[in-house]
Amino acid sequence: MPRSFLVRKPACSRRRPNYSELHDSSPEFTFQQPYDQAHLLAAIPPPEVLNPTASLPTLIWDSLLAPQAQPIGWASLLPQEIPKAVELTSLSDEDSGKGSQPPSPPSPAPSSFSSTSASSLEAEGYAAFPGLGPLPKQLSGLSGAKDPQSRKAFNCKYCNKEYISLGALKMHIRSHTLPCVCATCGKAFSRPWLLQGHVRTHTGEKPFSCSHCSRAFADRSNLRAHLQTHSDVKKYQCKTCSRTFSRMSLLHKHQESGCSGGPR
DNA sequence: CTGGGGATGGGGCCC
DNA sequence: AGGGCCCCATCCCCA
Repeated sequence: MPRSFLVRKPACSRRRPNYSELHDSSPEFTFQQPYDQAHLLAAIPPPEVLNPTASLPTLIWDSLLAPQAQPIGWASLLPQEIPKAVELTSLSDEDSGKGSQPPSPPSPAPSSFSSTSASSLEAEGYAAFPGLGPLPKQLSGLSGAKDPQSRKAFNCKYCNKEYISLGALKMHIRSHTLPCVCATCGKAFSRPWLLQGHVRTHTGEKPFSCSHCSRAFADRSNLRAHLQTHSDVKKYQCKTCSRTFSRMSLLHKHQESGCSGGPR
């Protein structure tokens, strides 16, 4: 698997959306419950009301987000020059409804990653937790975990990656064990909301609609990428020819294919 | 070759 | 502390 997001990134000043606002909004989209539930295994939470007022983040991009690319300096534009961006941030789609708490199923979740607390895991269930490597020292003496000097990495026994916290390791291990299985096609996923997104490929549900055209998307990220196609100013710019692209991948392809050098 | 949609994975943050 | 959700990133495929 080429993806390598497993290693903690350097400190990144991520924007923080106001989640509380998102959760307070009134429902507009809903999952098709009967169908979804039929496709979700017990571990998967039921459909949830989607949140219509959640807004897209500002399209002013921090260059840190795209170190190789050159995000256009939106911030340098006058406010009246970016009505499009403002408009794009006020879509009425939003919120995937990616998961919520299951309606307290009578039987415990099939996953071995249920709400077992770390503390109970640590002492007793650690060895039984699939994927966990050798018991870290601080688990045999929990007080040591608070001492930075004695901090020990938690290793994944599947790929030997190191994590500084048990929680991070447990989450990572899900990518090996894939406890969330699609009842329709059997495809397995590491997290319930990934499965829910996948289920939409079966249902055809596309709760994220573009306010500029009639297109709808099953995934919020894909809508966000699509919105770039409506934007006059693309986020990623080739340093050589100044041409802009809506996606970093497009910029990369452009560069890999050999930038002609001149503005286009 | 380019542009774009579809699908998916992972870390981070908030509750 | 853990779950849920968010955003970002990336690959694949097609027009």
